[in-house]
Amino acid sequence: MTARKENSTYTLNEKFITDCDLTYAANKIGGRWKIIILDKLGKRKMRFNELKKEFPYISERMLTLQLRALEHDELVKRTVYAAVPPRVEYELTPIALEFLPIFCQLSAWGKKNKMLKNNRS
Amino acid sequence: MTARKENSTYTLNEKFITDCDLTYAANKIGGRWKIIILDKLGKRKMRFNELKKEFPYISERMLTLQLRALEHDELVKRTVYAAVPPRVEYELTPIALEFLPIFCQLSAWGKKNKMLKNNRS
DNA sequence: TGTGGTACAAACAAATTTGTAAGTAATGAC
DNA sequence: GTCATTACTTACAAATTTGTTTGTACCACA
Repeated sequence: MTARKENSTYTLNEKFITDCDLTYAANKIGGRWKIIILDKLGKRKMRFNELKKEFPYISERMLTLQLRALEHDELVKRTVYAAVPPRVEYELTPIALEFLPIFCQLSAWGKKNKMLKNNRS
Repeated sequence: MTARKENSTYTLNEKFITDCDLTYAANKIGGRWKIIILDKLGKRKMRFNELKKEFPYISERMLTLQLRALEHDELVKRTVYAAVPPRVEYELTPIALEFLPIFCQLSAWGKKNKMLKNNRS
């Protein structure tokens, strides 16, 4: 299972990080894609290929990995419809919905400070 | 320098990510350490070694890198006092202060959902 | 002369994250 | 019988992030 982690500082730091409420939460939505996937799914449930189109250059592998991780953390619910061709829908769970107002504020910060930065250049 | 990036998908995705207000903001506080460093500095200004003590296993290199990145993004202000031994203080900038309420909410989410998870095991 | 403290920097190495390319299964359209 | 479609999986490789170790400048103090 690739369980190669020992008691390295890397792992000790990881523990420290997930002990803290703030970084525990931050880790759930960290990485390049998770936050924006959750944000899209906050608007409506979507199929795999719909999501893929939202992110023009994402690889299928990345999308799958991120969705799996989010599913594992119970932030998205995956529903498979037995059909051909296959049809799978992703939607947010209740605990993921609680992130949405936070995303709004982050987005507002981003908008404001990106503007400020551009006006100085 | 190390400007080795081309027009790979990696870079295209990066552009896509920093175009979005939400992920632009998220990137500023992404990674293992930034968010928690900002959170600590939100309470009071601190010296390098004070910060180091807050994170028992962080390497000095990591702390330096993160502080430099935060300084570059104008989220922390670095003040050097010409003294021997050297004395450097770090504090949040106004735009970083605006993150603090968001951190509170994230932290609340973390606290709540970490509990839920533990109660199921 | 030697040690200690502060805030790093540089060279190197390990670990993780992200991306590439190809392939799969089932079925229905042509 | 070939091709297209959907939602992936697998093996591999590139890029980035994180950590280890050693070293530095400055001066005080013993």
